Amino acid sequence: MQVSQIAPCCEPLLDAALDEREAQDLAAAFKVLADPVRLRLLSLIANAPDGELCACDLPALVERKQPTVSHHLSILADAGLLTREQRGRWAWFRVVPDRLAVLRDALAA
Amino acid sequence: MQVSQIAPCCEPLLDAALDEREAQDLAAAFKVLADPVRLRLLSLIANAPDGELCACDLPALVERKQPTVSHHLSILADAGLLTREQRGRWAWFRVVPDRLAVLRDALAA
DNA sequence: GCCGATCATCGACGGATGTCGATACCATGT
DNA sequence: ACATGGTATCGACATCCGTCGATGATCGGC
Repeated sequence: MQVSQIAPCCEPLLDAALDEREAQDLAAAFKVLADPVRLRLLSLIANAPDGELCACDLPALVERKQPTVSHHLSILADAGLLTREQRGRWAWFRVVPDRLAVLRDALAA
Repeated sequence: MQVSQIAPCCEPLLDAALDEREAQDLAAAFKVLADPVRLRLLSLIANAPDGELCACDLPALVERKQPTVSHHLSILADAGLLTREQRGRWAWFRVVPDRLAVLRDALAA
C-alpha cells in the first residue's frame, strides 16, 4: 500500500487550507485506518491484557488467514501505529498512541 | 463508494475492542477522508471567507475536472461532512464540524 | 542436522475506486 | 420557447487494494 510513517504534516483541517502535498500525506495516513480489519487489529491490541498481543492469536480473532493478517500488521507497523517485537518464535505487537494523536489533531476544531 | 452518514458508532479505539460491525462503520467513515482531493475540498470550504464555497470555483482550486469534483462533493455530502445549498444556478457547500468530531472522538485516548 | 512451527513474501485473482468525456438535468435570462 | 451555463449522472478505463494459496525465511527443540 506504499505507507510511510505518520507524522504531523499540517495545521488542523478546519484551521488552514491544505496544499497538495499535505493533503496527500494526510490522506495516506487516513487510508491506513480505512479498513475494518486494521481497525480491529488496533483495538484488539490496544485492549489486550498487557497492551500487547501475539501475532499467532490474531488470525482467529479477526477471522482472516495468516497472510492477510501479516499484510495488515505490516501496513500498521510501517505507519508507526504498531511496534513489532520478536520474542523467540513469536512476534508481539503494541500500539503507539502518539501516532493516533497526530491524526486526531488534524481533525481538531 | 457506498457511503452512509457518519455517526457515533463505538467507544474510542483504545478504550474497547471493536466488533466487526463497528469496525466496518468506522472504516467507511475514514475511507471518506482517505483521499487527498476530498481533504482539500474540506479544508478549502472550511477556510473560505464566509465558511462556504461555490462548486463552480472548486475544479480550478483542486485541479480536477468538474465531474470528478462533483463526485467527491457527493461523497462528502453523503457522509454528512458537507451540506449543499442550491442558490440559483449555483451550489454552495459548508462543512459540518460535528461530523469530524465523531471521528476525532474515535481516536481519543 | 533435521523437523515443526511461526511469520513474511510472492503471485494471482476479483472487486472497489479515482478520473474524465459525453450527456442529461435544471434554473435563469432573453 | 429557446439558448445558456452550472451541476449531476452515466459509462468506460486504468489503477489500486484486500484476500489467500504457495513458498521462503527463521527460530527452537529433538
